[in-house]
Amino acid sequence: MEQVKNALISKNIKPTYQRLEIYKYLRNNRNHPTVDMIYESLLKKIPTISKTTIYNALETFVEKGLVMPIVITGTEMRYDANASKHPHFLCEKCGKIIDIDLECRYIGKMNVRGNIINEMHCYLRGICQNCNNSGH
Amino acid sequence: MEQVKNALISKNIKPTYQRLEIYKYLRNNRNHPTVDMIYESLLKKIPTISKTTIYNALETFVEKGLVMPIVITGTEMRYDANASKHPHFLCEKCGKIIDIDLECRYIGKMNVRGNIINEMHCYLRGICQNCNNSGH
DNA sequence: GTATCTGCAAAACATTTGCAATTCT
DNA sequence: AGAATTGCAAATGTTTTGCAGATAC
Repeated sequence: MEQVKNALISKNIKPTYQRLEIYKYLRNNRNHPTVDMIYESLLKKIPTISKTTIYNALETFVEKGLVMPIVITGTEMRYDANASKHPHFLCEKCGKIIDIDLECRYIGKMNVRGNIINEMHCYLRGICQNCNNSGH
Repeated sequence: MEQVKNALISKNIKPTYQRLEIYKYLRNNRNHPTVDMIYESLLKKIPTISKTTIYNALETFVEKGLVMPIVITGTEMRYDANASKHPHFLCEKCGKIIDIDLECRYIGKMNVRGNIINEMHCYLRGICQNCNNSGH
């Protein structure tokens, strides 16, 4: 509880009620939610919350490095309370996105033909453990 | 010319006039275009073409494995006539997306805690050679 | 002639913007 | 009071859908 509040304060983000609830959702639901998923869930607790507020809060969180935006499906953004670099895994069957414990590397240098590489993003596709087991 | 047509036929895609032009555009412009970029360019040659047709054609191309959809920005899809796996580089300054000659690997196995990995996608971010040179 | 493909118009989503009301200090 | 935040309503941008007419085999 206090931990969540301090996480915001330590990143210089004013801990308003809405921001705390949004961040708490992200910490408790490690499902890389869309804005809509967050919205639908918070509506139960905060019936007056608006999507604009969620967009605003997430923008702030990303700017301050508290939250990592992730792009996999192409049509919608997803967000991860784990802001450190790590790869994601998309299940091609159920569409779920999970964290995966792998190290991704590129073989080469920081400078490729004059292009300076700052960071690498990677995600993996396949069949998740759950879908794989229910398949037989 | 015939090559373009045969590329479609060999993937079991009927080579209509519009599809040929869309695929030709992708072959000639290796800039990972958006639907809108393809549309605006083809309008000059085919004033009656519609975005729906471009969406339809690209969907077919992707299904048949002729074209690779790429997801980097999160707001729009981009397409690449090179359907073989290779990483992309996004310039954080000019927004250009280019192919980059690097090998990406993950350190680990095909099966991570029951999740079966089929493929890996990766992209890199940084400053492109062009922006880097014009900077000083 | 029957399947498929094209393209218009409208709908469906995701996101952004303008702004007035609210909240916090 | 003053600055930041919230949330409504409208606008924007991308993609999807329904469907009638055109095209191809």
